[in-house]
Amino acid sequence: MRKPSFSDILSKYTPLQATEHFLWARKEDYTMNYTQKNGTLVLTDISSFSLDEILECGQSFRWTAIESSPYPLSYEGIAHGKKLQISQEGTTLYFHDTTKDDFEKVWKTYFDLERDYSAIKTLFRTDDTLSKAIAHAPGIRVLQQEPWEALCSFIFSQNNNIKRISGLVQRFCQQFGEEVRDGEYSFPTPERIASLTVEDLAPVRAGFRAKYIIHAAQCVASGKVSLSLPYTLPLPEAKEHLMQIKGVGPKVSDCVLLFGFHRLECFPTDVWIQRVMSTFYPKGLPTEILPYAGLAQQYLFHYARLNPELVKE
DNA sequence: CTCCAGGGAGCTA
DNA sequence: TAGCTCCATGGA
Repeated sequence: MRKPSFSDILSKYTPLQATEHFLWARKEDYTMNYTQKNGTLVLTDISSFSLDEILECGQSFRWTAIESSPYPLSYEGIAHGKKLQISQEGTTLYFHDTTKDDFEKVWKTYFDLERDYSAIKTLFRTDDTLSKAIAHAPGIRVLQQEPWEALCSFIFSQNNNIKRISGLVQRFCQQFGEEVRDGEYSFPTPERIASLTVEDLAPVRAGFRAKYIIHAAQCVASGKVSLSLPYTLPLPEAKEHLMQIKGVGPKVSDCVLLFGFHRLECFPTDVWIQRVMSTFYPKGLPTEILPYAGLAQQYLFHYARLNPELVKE
């Protein structure tokens, strides 16, 4: 029997019920076909996926575009201690010099390839504002980064801009990470950073954020803050748990939960999202959106940034 | 020169 | 609880 599409589900249930069906169903029959040519792993028919939107939207700060690539979109970066060059042409993805094992264990999850974003967008389009927002960046996905990296990245992010955050993270890795390959460094471990002083961190030029990074490392290294519990704790408790760290407030905590622990129900609220909410959702987001509020946040954030005249101050 | 950048700590009332 | 200032750095 054919599995019902999300639209079928939506026609029979309330949106919230449909979302729950969808959440339950997503692992059922979503298969991926890939081939390998000369060490390059090729993945076809990937929809709702745009490398530039995913890697430059301010959720990760370690990917750089390769301008000289023959592909329309090409990036290189390191995640989970592994270096990757990835390219995209239309709905085809190219993972260069990638083994099947690395793809299955790291990249398939990192790029959230098992989730059916098209189905989620069908649900989101029942809302008028989200429908417009999606049109501005339909290829956004939420990466599954490492919690510790996300924690540091978003401590660096406070009162800062994306370009400078990228610079801070890059210098942080060069100074204190392990060299994976010539000129490429892994993300520094909490243990390494925990033993440093703010003077040691001076080359990173993180300013007042240096002391927060060290405190975060000490909390993690000592076990005071767990990087496992937030995967499963109820959201408010997970948020409070991370906010034990100096420099981690409500916004940073939400970002770490969303981008590091892949808690997709988490909804980081900054000034832009505040404007979106007061303009379009004075009574809050529609209930059926809430299980994926974090993804909705990504669409809405970029919608507001690209169209500042549409939202109230 | 001033202003601001995907905030948060520390203080005040 | 809400409101305020300061916090390093660097680009516009």
